[in-house]
Amino acid sequence: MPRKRLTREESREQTRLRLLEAAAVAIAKKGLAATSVEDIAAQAGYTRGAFYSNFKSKSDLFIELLRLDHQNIQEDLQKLLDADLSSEDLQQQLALFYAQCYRDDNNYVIWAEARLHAMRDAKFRQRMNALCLEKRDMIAYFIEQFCQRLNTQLPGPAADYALATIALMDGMLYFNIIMPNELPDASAEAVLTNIFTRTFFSPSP
Amino acid sequence: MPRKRLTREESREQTRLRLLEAAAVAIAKKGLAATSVEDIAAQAGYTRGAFYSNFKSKSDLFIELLRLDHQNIQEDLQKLLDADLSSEDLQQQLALFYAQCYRDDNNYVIWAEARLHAMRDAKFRQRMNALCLEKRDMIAYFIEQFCQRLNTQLPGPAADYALATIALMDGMLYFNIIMPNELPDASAEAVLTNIFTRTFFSPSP
DNA sequence: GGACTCTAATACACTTCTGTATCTGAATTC
DNA sequence: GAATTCAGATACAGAAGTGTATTAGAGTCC
Repeated sequence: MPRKRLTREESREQTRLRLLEAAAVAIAKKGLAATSVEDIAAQAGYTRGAFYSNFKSKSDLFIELLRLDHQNIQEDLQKLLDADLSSEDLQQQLALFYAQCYRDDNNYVIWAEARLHAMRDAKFRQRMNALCLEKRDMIAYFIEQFCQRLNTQLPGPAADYALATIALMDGMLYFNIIMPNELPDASAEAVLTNIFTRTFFSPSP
Repeated sequence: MPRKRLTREESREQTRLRLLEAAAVAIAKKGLAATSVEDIAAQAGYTRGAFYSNFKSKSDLFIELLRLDHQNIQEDLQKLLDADLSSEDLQQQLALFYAQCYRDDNNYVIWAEARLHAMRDAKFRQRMNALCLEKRDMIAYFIEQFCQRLNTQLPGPAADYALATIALMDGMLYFNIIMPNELPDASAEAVLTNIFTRTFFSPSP
């Protein structure tokens, strides 16, 4: 089969995507700071010339990378929300949400890098917080819907519990990745489900 | 007052500690990878010569840094355990534990760097996991004691819930640091207390 | 107080990265 | 199909870091 001859625009877009994908791999492997522009370009099968003609800087590419991934996560979440699941499924889905979003191992690392980067760079922090708050609000809506169905009442603002949910899932995922023997998937899931159930479901003590 | 004249040993130890302290500051500010040996030495008021005569490598110093900090955290935890507090205080103390441990702003960042480093370096990961498991077990004991006093039963292994506790606290602390307006201290504390209470206190649903 | 020893400074040789400036060949246009 | 335009390669000058080898100077010992 003859390889399709690409237009300039298509070719450029392909290069761009390859660079982004390569950056994700390289950054996950070596870290943002330790990954040189050269590494990224080489990993993608180009030279630095290609990089600089597609991105202003490494930082520029990194933000783009996060933006795209965040978009995917949001879309996945939206699908869950739209699916109009039963209560049990809803809970299940929330508990499994991260495992789904981060199905690509690189992604967890990328976001961990981003969190650190955000602590140091104020401009980056602003953008990053905006993304996080979007996610928080979506999960807050999730939680509200959940409580409403079960006819229970949260002891505080859903937004706060959404942050706690993200925090908990992120941290558990870390342990699950770093010491899978100590915290196998099943244990992690059981703990998450239990904490969610007891927090969002049980009446105020 | 005349400055005490140090023996060689004392002087060396002082240099070592200054380098460690300087490394904590520099690494928290710029990140592990972006911090050069020169940065650390300069921050401490020495040159690279002093560094290499005290540590084998940057990695070597970093592990030492974590080891020392972990030791402090463990000691603080032990004090809490030994204090024989009332149930209410026990819960309160657990919820505030991290804020106390990480009273120095740098420490959170240092450990975040360590978590990332652990994902990439197998040898480092082993050491790091050992430290984390020590902490987990201590918190598990904490939780068990708590449940025993309140005469409630955990729905699963305390060790798993200890990991969840660490995960939750770490993540909440992150949000608290990165977006203090969205998650002020009081909110974070309220959420943590609520989740703990409902998870460790309420009877099985 | 002179010889010895150890800490930390300095010098050095080497590697790696950055960003820009220039060039080349393929795509597009007429 | 020649002129042009643009993506990406290549060349270059400079900055910064690494680890080792050597040196200076202060601490220690007799």
